[in-house]
Amino acid sequence: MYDQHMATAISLTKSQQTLEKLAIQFKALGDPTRLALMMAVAQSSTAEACVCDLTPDTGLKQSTVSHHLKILVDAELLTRAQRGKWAYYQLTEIAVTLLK
Amino acid sequence: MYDQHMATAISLTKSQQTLEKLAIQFKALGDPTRLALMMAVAQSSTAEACVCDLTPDTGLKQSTVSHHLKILVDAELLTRAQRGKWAYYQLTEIAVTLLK
DNA sequence: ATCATACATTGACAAACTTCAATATGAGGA
DNA sequence: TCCTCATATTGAAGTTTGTCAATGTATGAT
Repeated sequence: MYDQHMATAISLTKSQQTLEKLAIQFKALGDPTRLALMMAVAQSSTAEACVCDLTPDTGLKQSTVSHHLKILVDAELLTRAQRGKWAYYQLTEIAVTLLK
Repeated sequence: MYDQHMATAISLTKSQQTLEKLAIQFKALGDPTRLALMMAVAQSSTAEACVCDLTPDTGLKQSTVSHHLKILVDAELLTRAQRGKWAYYQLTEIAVTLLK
């Protein structure tokens, strides 16, 4: 029992910089709308999605969805790729790890 | 590449209830003070800690630390055990999974 | 060149959050 | 019983966040 706890303690050791970035990522995932957006991107048939695809499900305005997507990109949980008029969002590996 | 994305999509499927609870947990971990508290508990030699142990590191007042600990307990990331005058906090399995 | 479409940005406002001071609760010792 | 110590709760102040309306920007079609 005691040893098990010790092992846990050791494996959770992280640098201060890592913790700050991690807090930002957890915070980004800690909003229901943003978590739903992440899942919608993950579940889309091509594993990427544009704002026009994502907006209807949320019941929110396009500008609000854009705002949330920016927070997720800034947290390095999504990548953004512009193709023509559309912006396609995709999960990063960090995101997949955190959500698995 | 395409198949890899499909596999990812499937594994991230979660129920609505799960998502709401998950958002609460991510939100709880998304505050730098609370994430530091979690790490402090994890790293304490007995893998549990009381408020008096945790407060000095944070630079915050005791009432503030109590408040944060309550949020973490409500999110099922910490358990709370009263022993005498002290309250001992410990990581839940959910917390260990999310932080690993 | 003009227009429509897709998305981003700005400004404003209400709600939620973080923190502290003050106070309450509850347990153990004198 | 009275007092002290550890923790929790309440109330208030300042800050941050989520949302929308309005506007800006950039791309592609006519």
